[in-house]
Amino acid sequence: MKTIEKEAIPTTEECAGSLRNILDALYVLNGKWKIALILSLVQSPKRFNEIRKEITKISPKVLAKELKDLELNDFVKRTVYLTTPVTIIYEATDYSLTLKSVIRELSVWGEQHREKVKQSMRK
Amino acid sequence: MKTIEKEAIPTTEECAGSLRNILDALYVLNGKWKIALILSLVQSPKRFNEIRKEITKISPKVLAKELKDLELNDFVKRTVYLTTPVTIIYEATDYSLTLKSVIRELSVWGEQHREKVKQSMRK
DNA sequence: GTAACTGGTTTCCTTTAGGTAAGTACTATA
DNA sequence: TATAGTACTTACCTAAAGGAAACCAGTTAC
Repeated sequence: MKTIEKEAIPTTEECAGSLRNILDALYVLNGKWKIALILSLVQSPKRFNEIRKEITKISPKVLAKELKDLELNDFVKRTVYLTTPVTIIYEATDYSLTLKSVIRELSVWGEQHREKVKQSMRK
Repeated sequence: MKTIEKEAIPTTEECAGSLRNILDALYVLNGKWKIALILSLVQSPKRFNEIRKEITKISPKVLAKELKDLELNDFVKRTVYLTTPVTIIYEATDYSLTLKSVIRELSVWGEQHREKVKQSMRK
């Protein structure tokens, strides 16, 4: 028999403070594209049209807006190189790496949830 | 000097499969009320108007819709008791407890992000 | 001169989330 | 008879997200 950490149901006190935190976190990650963009730029810095090529369904309007949002929240750094024509590089900041645990847990849970949904479809 | 787990930047392979997982997870948690409702019902089972009393700003229309969504995703169980008038109890399922890690990470990250935003406001 | 490349912006439109207020069906109580 | 409580539903409205298509400014290559 394994010794298991006590997996108690969270207490009211534990929950009380955390809802605001959670809503704050979801607020900055909201929208259809933010996490896709962060994951893409964590892989490698990219230019505007390189991102469009990778994330084909995003429109330039929405991409520009999302990149501005991400820059404001310090997830992405925008650097202008005065070549001709100008080169603008977007790259993930170190701060965006603090999302690693969040992203991992969301990914793990999302995967097992999809498996579960598939199972219940078969019945 | 502490020995630290290797904190490598996630590889392309690690990211490739996870975006879909993450979007699936965020899809079932989306909206303004879902996590608040789950946290409330994890504390204790409740009736419709008890939830309204706790989460005062939610309208009956939206509450009914959110509870249906949560029931469909197996986060919440709805039980009808044929008293007069009928009593309907909503309670969190065991499955909703699988969200514990996700909720903890979102809360931890959200809290430190708010602290960071506060700091940068002072400058 | 004109086409093409850069990194966007502008305009217009549709979809969706969510809010407000009122209504509904049933029963019990005064 | 009327009011109140239960658990919702319905109709209508607003705001915001996002999509499609066109446009723009600057420079260089043909």
